[in-house]
Amino acid sequence: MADVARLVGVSSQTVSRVSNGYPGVTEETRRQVLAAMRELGYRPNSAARALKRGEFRTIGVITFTLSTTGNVRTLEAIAASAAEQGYAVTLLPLAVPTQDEVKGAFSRLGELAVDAVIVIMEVHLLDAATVSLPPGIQVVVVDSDAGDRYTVVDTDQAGGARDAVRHLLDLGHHTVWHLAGPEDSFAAQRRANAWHTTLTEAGRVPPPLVRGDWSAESGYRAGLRLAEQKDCTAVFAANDQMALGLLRALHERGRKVPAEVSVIGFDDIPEAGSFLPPLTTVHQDFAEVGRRCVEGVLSKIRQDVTDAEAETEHGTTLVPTRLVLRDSTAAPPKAPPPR
Amino acid sequence: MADVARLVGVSSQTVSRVSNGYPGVTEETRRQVLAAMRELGYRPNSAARALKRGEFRTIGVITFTLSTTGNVRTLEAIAASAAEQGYAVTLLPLAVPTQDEVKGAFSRLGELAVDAVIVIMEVHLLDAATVSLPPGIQVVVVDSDAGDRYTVVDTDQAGGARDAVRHLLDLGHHTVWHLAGPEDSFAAQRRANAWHTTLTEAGRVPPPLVRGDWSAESGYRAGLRLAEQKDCTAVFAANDQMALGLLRALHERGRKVPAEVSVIGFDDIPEAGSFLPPLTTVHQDFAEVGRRCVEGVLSKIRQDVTDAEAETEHGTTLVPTRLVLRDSTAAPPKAPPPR
DNA sequence: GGGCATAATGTTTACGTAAACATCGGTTGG
DNA sequence: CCAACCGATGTTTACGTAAACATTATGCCC
Repeated sequence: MADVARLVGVSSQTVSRVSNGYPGVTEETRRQVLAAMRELGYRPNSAARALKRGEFRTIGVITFTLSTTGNVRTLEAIAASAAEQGYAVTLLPLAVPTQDEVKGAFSRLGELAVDAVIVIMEVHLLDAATVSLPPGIQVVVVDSDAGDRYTVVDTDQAGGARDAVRHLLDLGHHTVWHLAGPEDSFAAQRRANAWHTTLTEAGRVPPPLVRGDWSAESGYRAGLRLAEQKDCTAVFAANDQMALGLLRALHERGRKVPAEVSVIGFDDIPEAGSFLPPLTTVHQDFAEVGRRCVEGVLSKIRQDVTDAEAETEHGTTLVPTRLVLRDSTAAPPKAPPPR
Repeated sequence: MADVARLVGVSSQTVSRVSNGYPGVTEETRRQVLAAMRELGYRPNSAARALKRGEFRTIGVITFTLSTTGNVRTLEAIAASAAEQGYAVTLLPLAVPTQDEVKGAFSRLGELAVDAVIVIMEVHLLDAATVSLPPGIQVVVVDSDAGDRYTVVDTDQAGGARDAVRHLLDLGHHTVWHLAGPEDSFAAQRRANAWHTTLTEAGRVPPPLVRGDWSAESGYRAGLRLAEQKDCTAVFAANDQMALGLLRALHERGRKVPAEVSVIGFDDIPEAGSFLPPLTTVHQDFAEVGRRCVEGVLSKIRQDVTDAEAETEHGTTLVPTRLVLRDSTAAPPKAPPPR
């Protein structure tokens, strides 16, 4: 910066002003400074900037795994939104999803160059641990019901599940089985609850819940068992991968989809339309979730600047889902068996 | 830091020494300082650290999309390796894969808090653009053949493709069709070349190349065409998603896999084992690719520190693949049709 | 016992930037 | 015509840390 100033014959403060687009600089001077910056290849030093400004313009994203579609798509959307706002995104991966790890990550956060954090993870892990967030770091959580303690943004899990179950009931199915995700996932829990509620409200008896772990393989194993249930004509899988495994198991056991059994998924991964048969599923708007996360976190930062100690209001933002009809659901083969 | 020093009654320099684990501090003093740091909730300010030290301990990752398995898995591995080395990872997503975007990203790099960059992208985009990297920022590229200009780490695309083709030939197929990825992907190009070479070397005539765009949907479209080719008994798809679409198309057209047509994929995505039928594919070791990237970039940084102007030696590191045999490949139905 | 390493700690300074305040020349209104 | 004012620019200072150098105390050797 000093070099640029010297070359033009102005003070470094003027260079700073140009560099930050402040007013109060002659057009002529500005042009000269910009030219000098180009000539000397000047780049502002972000460390010094951060030090001076007290902010990094960076959002940290804590997540356990990038192997689930949802996390990745959300992350991608977050990165895009953040970039739009002039913020960078730093990844804070956790080796294992234990409370200790989460705790460690949160305490490391203090020394990390981050203004805010978005946690893509069920907060269970946060709860028990005596996690104290470094002050001044704002948080938004995805996949949680902790709307009273944190700001939460999430897909409307319940709404999506309800739509899925209703769709199957509307087709004439007597009841709907559910292939749920792992117990420690809040999203899985929420989908399962909504499934149960929707059935009950419709006066149907929910069959026993079958549990998977999100993986296609677990869906396959569950599917082998479900194929034996001759009264099972409709299954709502908590994600598309498990639905994929389910389809494979049903196919192996000679149960036609959708003629004999209807299957519906959740997520609408890009491949869902290429399954055998193309999968009817609940589309999640990850892009919107990401956008809202960034929005939430940035508004908190800005608010924090203005009214210093105002207790930020928490709450939950739900992003609606959309049912995507393909070929894996149809009316049941015959009158449902008597109870 | 000053507060901590005051509380203990030492100078801030001593606190700094404790904070950085330097020797020359009495055990007693160290204990007191650590206690004071805990009490006051002291966290070193990373901006000031970065400013003083001249490094951010952060690696930037430039990638166009997180929608391909490979990119995501590589990114995940990079983040993990980096964390192990005490480095953070900052994501630099590109809105669109144009040269202008890439150029923009690279120039922004200069003001970004990043010591090195890993580019997960075909370098074509870099080539034509008069991209000048900010000096002092080291680069490692994935998915490229620019080993002479950049340090490149990649999966052994050619080796994997060769193994895939040989496997099919060994099963007795007369020749192997290829469903390639998009032209602008170096990985796709490399796999296609190896496919062609392997066939030619085996004295076989390569059928016309069919092109997709990595998506399952494009695989499906290609599959509809391939299903018409009655002499097509074996297809090597350049990735698993396209293989998935291919399977669906073949199934719809009544072509049994693997009885009539063998299909092999590339990547070994987690779902591959749950396809119908479970997909034989070429496994990529993304974790290793990520690890090598970080290794490469960090060794450059360290080298750069020691011998200032030494021209870093470029080169290409190839990570081997592994053929995973499942149920989508088998011997051809009959003697291959005469040429 | 005096000189002299050595270990422990303190003091000064600089990293690059930008806010706060200071200066200077020119314009405007009474 | 002068004072108040304004816009353009310069000067000083502080952000939090750590390297370099300075100081003090301790003990050891001849």
